[in-house]
Amino acid sequence: MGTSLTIGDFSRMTHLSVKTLRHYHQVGLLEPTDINPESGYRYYDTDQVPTAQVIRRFRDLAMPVEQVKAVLSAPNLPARNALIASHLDRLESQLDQTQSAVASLRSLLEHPDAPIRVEHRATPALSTIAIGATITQDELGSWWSEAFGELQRFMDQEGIRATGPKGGLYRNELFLHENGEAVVYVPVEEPVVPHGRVESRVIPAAELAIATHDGPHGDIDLTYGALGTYVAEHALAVEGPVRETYLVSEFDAADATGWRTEIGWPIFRTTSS
Amino acid sequence: MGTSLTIGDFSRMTHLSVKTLRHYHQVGLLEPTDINPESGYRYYDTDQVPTAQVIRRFRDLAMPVEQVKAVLSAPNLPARNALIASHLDRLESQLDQTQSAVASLRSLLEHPDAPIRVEHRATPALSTIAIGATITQDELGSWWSEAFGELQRFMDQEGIRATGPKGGLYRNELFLHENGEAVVYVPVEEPVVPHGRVESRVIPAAELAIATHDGPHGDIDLTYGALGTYVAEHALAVEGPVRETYLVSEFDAADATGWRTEIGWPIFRTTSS
DNA sequence: TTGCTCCTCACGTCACGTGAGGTGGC
DNA sequence: TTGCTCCTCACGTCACGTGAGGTGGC
Repeated sequence: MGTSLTIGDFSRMTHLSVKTLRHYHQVGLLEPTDINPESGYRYYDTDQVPTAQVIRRFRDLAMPVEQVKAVLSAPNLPARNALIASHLDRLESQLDQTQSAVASLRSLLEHPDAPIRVEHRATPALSTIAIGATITQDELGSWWSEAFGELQRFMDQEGIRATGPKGGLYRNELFLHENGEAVVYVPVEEPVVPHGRVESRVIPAAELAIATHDGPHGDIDLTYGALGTYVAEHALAVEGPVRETYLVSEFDAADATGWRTEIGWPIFRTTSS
Repeated sequence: MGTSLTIGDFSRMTHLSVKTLRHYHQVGLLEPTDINPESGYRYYDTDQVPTAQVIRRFRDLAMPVEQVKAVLSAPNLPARNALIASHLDRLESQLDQTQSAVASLRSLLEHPDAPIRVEHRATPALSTIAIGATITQDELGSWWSEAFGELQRFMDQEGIRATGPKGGLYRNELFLHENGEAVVYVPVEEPVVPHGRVESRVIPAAELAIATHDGPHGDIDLTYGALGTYVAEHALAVEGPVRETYLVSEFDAADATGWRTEIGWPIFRTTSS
């Protein structure tokens, strides 16, 4: 036991504002050791200073209050470290995203209207092994990596070989309502027995307007925009999921600038390209 | 003029959600080119795709909507670039802060209770040149640098020499209500004629409990906490601003790890140290 | 005793997301 | 014609900040 402090003294010692301390009391993140039942005055203990400082550090790192609570009440050190590490990972990937947003903003401002090459193509039906799920746009990135990882492990185990580049189907709702169906697939010779999330799936034939996106996916919306503009102005869009074909992806090249992604927008063929 | 699009099509092309587009309409950030007065349907134009993409980039970089508006409506390129540059500067300093928060969190978790050395000292009144202002905690960092910059320029012009290390006085309210009086000063031999914000000021004598904080100011709250705890447990705190004395600061050493700051907490002297 | 410290509502902020409940267009 | 797309409220979220209006303690 240390010494009792008013909220103001405690605020000065921790550089947490009085409003913040009251808020932390209300949400149960940091409770005063004592409360005068008549006046409602909160009293803190000098022993709580280190806890308050740790809380401030986590909040400076934008860790949500609920997760800070979880860290503080972790039953043991490994559990606590895991929570912290996962937050630092999130921070790092956020940082990566910020950096690529800066790069892509710079290139957008430097050469505003990069021309786009669009090809019309009739793709035949494709025999594949696939994993599908209904997800949100936020989850897409990590879900995508995991799903392709699982497909790859399945193929390694069964000794199956891909007969073409990986691909994915994304329903419009994924972008519209932030929640929609996504499918990733690898073309294979023969149907397989389902295993875990992996199943056989025939990707239907389609008429597509196709553009190629070079580089990381942080600015794939640029290609989507250009392709969508092209389709709106030169072709007849039809319902159906957008297709992505991963000619070169994170599984082929560590350097993201080398990635190549074909984007296929379903159309009703009016002219031959 | 391009081609008219429904909000859903436009959403797919820009990867901005429909809800987001409606929100941007409401706040006047991105207005549809056309609205059906009966149905209320919004129609966008393919020409607006690049603008939407730029907006998305800025929002990805956490630029407030109002500022994005300002960028888009900037009268000329230099004005626009200045707005962008200032935002990137903010981003960068935020990044620095995050990095130092990570470092300080790590050290907090590694050696939790660094012992602290506290000294009781009676400081005499000090003749100084000073700049004072009522500011918020957020502004403190930049105000501090500017104010000392101005003091330094004044001294250079007038050929005045410092007779001791720089210092500052910070009223409790600065931490309590996020808004309070701050004074920074440089000890000098003689009073001077006021000039701009610079004025002569006598820093009153005081009894202080003093601890030294080593390194950058990102974790100065640790020393505040330890010193505050010490005072609460071993001495009698009295009203009055906290004092900081900058033995080594950003004006003396580029490497922040070498900085030394004395923190003086006003006390009523009960024992001799 | 003054005035500073502390209290509790209630509401505001920011940038959307989440339904509910309903209409319009191909 | 079905069902998908679009609409407008109204409210929720997150982590506090901002007053208003009032009381308590040295």
